[in-house]
Amino acid sequence: MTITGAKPSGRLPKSERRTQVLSSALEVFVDAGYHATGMDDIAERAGVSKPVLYQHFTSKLDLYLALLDAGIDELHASYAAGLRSTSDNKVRVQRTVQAYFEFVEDPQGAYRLVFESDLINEPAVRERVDQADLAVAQAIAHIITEDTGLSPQQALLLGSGMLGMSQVAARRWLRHARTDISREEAAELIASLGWRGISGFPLSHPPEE
Amino acid sequence: MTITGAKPSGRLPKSERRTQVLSSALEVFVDAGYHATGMDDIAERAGVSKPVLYQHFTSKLDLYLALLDAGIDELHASYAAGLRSTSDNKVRVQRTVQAYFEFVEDPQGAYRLVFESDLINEPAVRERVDQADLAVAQAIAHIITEDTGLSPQQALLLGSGMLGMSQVAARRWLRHARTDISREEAAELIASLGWRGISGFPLSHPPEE
DNA sequence: CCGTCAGGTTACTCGAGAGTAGGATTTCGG
DNA sequence: CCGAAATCCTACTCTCGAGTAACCTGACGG
Repeated sequence: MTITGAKPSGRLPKSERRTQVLSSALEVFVDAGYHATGMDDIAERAGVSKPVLYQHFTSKLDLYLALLDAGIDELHASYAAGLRSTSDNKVRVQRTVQAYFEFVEDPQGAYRLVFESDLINEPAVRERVDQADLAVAQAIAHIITEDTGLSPQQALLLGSGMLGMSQVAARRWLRHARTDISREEAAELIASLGWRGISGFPLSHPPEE
Repeated sequence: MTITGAKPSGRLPKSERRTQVLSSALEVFVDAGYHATGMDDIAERAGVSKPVLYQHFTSKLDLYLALLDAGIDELHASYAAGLRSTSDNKVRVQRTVQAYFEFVEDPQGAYRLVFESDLINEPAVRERVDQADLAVAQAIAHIITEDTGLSPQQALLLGSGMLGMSQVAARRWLRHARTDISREEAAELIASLGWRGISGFPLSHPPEE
């Protein structure tokens, strides 16, 4: 009782406490959003008291941004690995879509901070999310440029379309179709939709009939 | 001066005042989001004083929901007209995508309430947005079902993918590509991506190579 | 044993902002 | 001209929640 460092007890070294606070905060933010959660809620969840939070983070926003960054890094790592792992563009598209589905399925739920943040109007948040989206859209745009004759602007637009497709479909799947369709099948379906769409473009110029 | 009912002056009949308050509120919500705007801001923008707002709406949320509903109705009217106007599924897809681009381009900016609300965690808001998305996804799923051999669940997933594609691409176009690509061209591009994706599916069963 | 310090706590402050009480003023039918 | 109904305003109240001041405590090297 007094010996083992059981989860909800005693003092912790700074770095461990920080990690624990982060994970508690993530839980709360994930299921209530930024505005509806108070620092008190986070403190309570962490089994600690409010000033402790401020020993690790200068403000509520600061704490939130740390989690947002971690979430974005997670997503990036995942899709970047997929892109590096092959040079077959079709497979690359599949892996990118997979990455979104996997990210969304992560039980920690960090995707909610990245895709459904209720703090989008905070410049610091918008900037990060925009930047993250842009990076993915550009990656896809690059693939598109290799396989079609579209201009960079057009390719980027399509890239962001693909991104939106993956993001929204992954979220719908998570909430409404997870029992009917396996993650792999769902991702494969969406990837096909996208890949067929891309490869249908001629090697120069816009569509016409 | 004292005669003409110039915009920023005098008393108004209830119904006109209501409309005016709505439009002022929309302006403010659109460029600051729900949380960052105070009832005082809205009152000021409307050239009126806070209690007046409460003569027309029971709460800030009530006011916001009225605007959200109007926005959703606008979007619905637009894409529904497109669907009714033809039975050619390819054209239907084009018109649906067009509807998103037009909606996003509306200078009033109501799309921000529907696509980028910072009040998503309020159940009343989430419910409406989810419902709106579902309606569109189902409309597209219906088209998909006619043109492929996919199951209803699969079609709905693809439908939400198409929706996400249109939504996200339209937003990127508005903010970053509007000067390079015309609205029509952008929508056409995205519609092609989607339509080629759809029509690439065989008339029964999932993809393989 | 004792100083000291990292780690923690209780109990505040203080500003912001939603919503309201109560009193003015305008307008208009009679 | 007059009263009463509609419209609007000034000036609050009250809650909620971020951030803080000031104090406590257990551990550990000397």
